[in-house]
Amino acid sequence: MRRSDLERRVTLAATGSAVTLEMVAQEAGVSPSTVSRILNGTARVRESKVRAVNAAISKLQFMPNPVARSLAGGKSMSVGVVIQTLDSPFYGGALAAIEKGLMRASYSGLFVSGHWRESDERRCIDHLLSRRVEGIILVTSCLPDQEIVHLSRTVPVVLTGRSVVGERIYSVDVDSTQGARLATDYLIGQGHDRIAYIAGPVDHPDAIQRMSGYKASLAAHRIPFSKKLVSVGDYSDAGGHAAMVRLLDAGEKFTAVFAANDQSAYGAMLALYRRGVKVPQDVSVVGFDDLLTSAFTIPPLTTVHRSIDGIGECAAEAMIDLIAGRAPVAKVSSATLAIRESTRPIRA
Amino acid sequence: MRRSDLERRVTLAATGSAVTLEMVAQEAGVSPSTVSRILNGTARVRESKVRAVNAAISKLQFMPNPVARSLAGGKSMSVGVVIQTLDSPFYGGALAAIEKGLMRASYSGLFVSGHWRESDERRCIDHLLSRRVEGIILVTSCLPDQEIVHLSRTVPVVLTGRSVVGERIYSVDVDSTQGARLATDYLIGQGHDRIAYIAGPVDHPDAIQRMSGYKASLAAHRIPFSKKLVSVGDYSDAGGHAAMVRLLDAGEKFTAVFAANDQSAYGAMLALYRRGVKVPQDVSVVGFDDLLTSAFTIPPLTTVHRSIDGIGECAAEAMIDLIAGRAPVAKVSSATLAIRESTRPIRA
DNA sequence: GAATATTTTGAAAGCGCTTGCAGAACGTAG
DNA sequence: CTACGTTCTGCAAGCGCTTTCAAAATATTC
Repeated sequence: MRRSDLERRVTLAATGSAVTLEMVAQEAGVSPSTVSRILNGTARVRESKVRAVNAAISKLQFMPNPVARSLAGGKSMSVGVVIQTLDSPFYGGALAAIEKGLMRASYSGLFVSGHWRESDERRCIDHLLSRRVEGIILVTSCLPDQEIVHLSRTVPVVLTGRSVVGERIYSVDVDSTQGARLATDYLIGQGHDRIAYIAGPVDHPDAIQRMSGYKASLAAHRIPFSKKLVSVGDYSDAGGHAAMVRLLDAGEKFTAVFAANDQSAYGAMLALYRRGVKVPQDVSVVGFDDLLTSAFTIPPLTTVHRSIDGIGECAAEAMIDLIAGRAPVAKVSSATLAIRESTRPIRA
Repeated sequence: MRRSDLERRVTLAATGSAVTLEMVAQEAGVSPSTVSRILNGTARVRESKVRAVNAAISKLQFMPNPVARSLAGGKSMSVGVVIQTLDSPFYGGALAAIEKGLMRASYSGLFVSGHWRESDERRCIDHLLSRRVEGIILVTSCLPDQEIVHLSRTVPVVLTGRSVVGERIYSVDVDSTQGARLATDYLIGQGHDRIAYIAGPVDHPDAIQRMSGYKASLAAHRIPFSKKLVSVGDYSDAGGHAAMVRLLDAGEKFTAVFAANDQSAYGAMLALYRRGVKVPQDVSVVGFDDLLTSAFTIPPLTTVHRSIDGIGECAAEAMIDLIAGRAPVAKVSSATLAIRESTRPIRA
C-alpha cells in the first residue's frame, strides 16, 4: 500500500466516496468489466446480473469516479466556457442558462473570464485545454476568426455574438443587426429623425452589427447618417455616460438616443439627468439587451430584448450535439422590442 | 493498442496535447519518476537533469494531464462553488473574485447554482462531490447549519454571508449588521428620524443581520422602532418596488428609506418616481451592496459598500488554506458608505 | 582507500475506470 | 449428440501520472 492507512482514510473522506467499481463487482459477484458495461450501456448483459449489480450499487451507494472515467475513456464530461466578465448582468444570465443546459446532459461547465483581453483569453483557453474539456463555448470572444478556426481543430467550439464558419464550429448568432434595426425603426416610427447613437467598442463584431442595424434603418427611412450623432462607448455604464457627455458638449441636436447596450443607456440617461434633460420628455432613450434591471431604471428602459436564456441554452445544446458528433439544429428566437417608459412620440 | 490509430489520433486531438510525461522522460534521458519529481518539486534532482528535463518539456511543449494527476495523486485541483443565482450583479462579482483567487493557486472553480432552493443546493453539492472537488465554497447557502457541518466532514467548506463553526469550516462573515448600522447612522446624522426600512427575506441570515443593524442604530439614537415603517422585500428589484408601494399605500410618513440591498433600492426608487416623490428632495434612499450599476442610477445611489472582490478573494484564499491544512487568516475589510446623490440632509 | 552516511535515481505498483480480445455459455441446425 | 453461430462475460492491458522502495551514485569520515 502506497499510503499509510490514516492518510488513505483521509483521502477517501476528502474525495467523498470510497466505493469503487471493483467493490460493486465483488458485491454483485461479477467482473468489473460487466459493471462498467452496465453503467455505460456498452453491451448487452444478462438481466439477472443487471439486477444484482444495480442492487450492489445502491447498497454501496456507489458513485463512479469521473476522474478515473476521464482518464480511461478520454472524455472529461466537462466543457469550458470563456466569458469576458462575470460581473455583468448580461453575461451572468447567459452563464446561468449555459450551466443549466450543460447540466441537463450531465456535463459540467468550467467558467473562466477573459476580461476582453486577447492574451487573457488565450490563457484561459490553454487552461481549459489542459483540463481536457471536451469543447469550448466562447461567449463574445475577442479572438480573431482564424484563431477560432484553429482551436476548433482541437475541440468543438460554440460561439455566441458572432459568426465563424468551420466544421466543428457552431455560431449561436443572435443577429444584432436585426435588433438594432428594430430599435431604430421604432424610434423613427415615433417621429424621431435626429437619433443619436452610442456605439460599442469599434472593433467588436457584435458592436459592428448593432451599428450597421442602426445605419440600415436610417437608410431605409431616407434619413441621412451623420457621424456627429455617433459617440463611441465601451458597453459600460461609465462609457455610456462619457459618450453622452461628449455628445451633449458637441451641441448637436437630437431627440432620441439609441445605445448599443443597456448599460451604456444607463450611463447616458444619467448624463442627461445631470444636464437637466428629461427622459422621455426631451429625449427618448432605447437600449439593447433588456437586462433584468432595465425594467426598474428611472424611467424604465425601452430596449431590445433577446432571450439571454434562450441563447445560453442553445449554446449548451449545440455544444452537446457537437461533442456527440451530431450537427446542431439552430433555433434562436429573434429579437423583440420591450417598450417601456424611456421613449415617447416626438411632439410635433 | 486498444483503439484504432484513427480513433486514437482523434482522441489526442480532442484532448489537446498528446505529449506525455513519459515522452519527456525519454527525450531527456531520465525516468518518468524523475520528471514527475521535478514537476512537483517533490525531491532534489541533479541540476544537469533538471536542465535536460526542462529543455525536453519546452521542446515537446509538454503540459501535464491534470486528469491523470488527479487520479494518481487523489487531488482534483478543483473546488466547487455553489452560488444561488448567476444572474445577479452581486453574485457575479463574487464569482469573478473567487475565480481569480482560485486561479492564482492554479485551482479551478466548478460553479453551480442552487436557486435559493435547498433541494437544488443538495443536488449541486452531490454533483460537485461526485466530481471530486477538494472543497466547497457556499455563497449564501440556504442549508441548515447542521447539514453544513456534516458536509465539512467530507470536504473543507468556506461559506459567506453567515457564520457556522466547525473544524474544517471557515466563514467569511461580512457582518452586515455593522454596514446596516452605518447606513442608518448616516441617515440619522443627516437629520432623518422617520426612516423606512425595506427588508430582505425574513428567514435569510444575512437579511436578519441587516435588519438588526437598522434597529441597533435607531436604538442608539433613541428613535423608536416602528413596525409600520418596515416593508418586506425579497432582495429583488421587483420585491423592492412592491415593498415601497405597500409603504406608500399605508400612508405612513417617512423622509428616508434604507433598503436591505441595492436592487431593492432600485425598485423602491422606481415606485417613488411613479408616485411623483423626488429622490433625494422628498425622500433620501440608501442601499446596500454597492453594485457596479449603483453609481449610475438616477440619482446615483448612496449605499453601503463592501468589497465584493475582497470577499470573494478572501473566500478563495481561505479555501486554499483549508485544503492545505492551514488555518485561514481572516481579513475582510469592513463596510464603508459610498455617499452619492440619493440622500441629503433633511430640511429643517 | 575502505567503510559508512547521504543524496539521487529508477523500477514498479498502483489510482478507478474502459475496452479489445478471447473464452464460456447458450442456442440452433444437421 | 456434435458442430457451429450467437450472445455474454472475464481477463488483462492500458489511460498518464505519483509515490514507495531499494539500488546506484556520490559524499563524508577515519
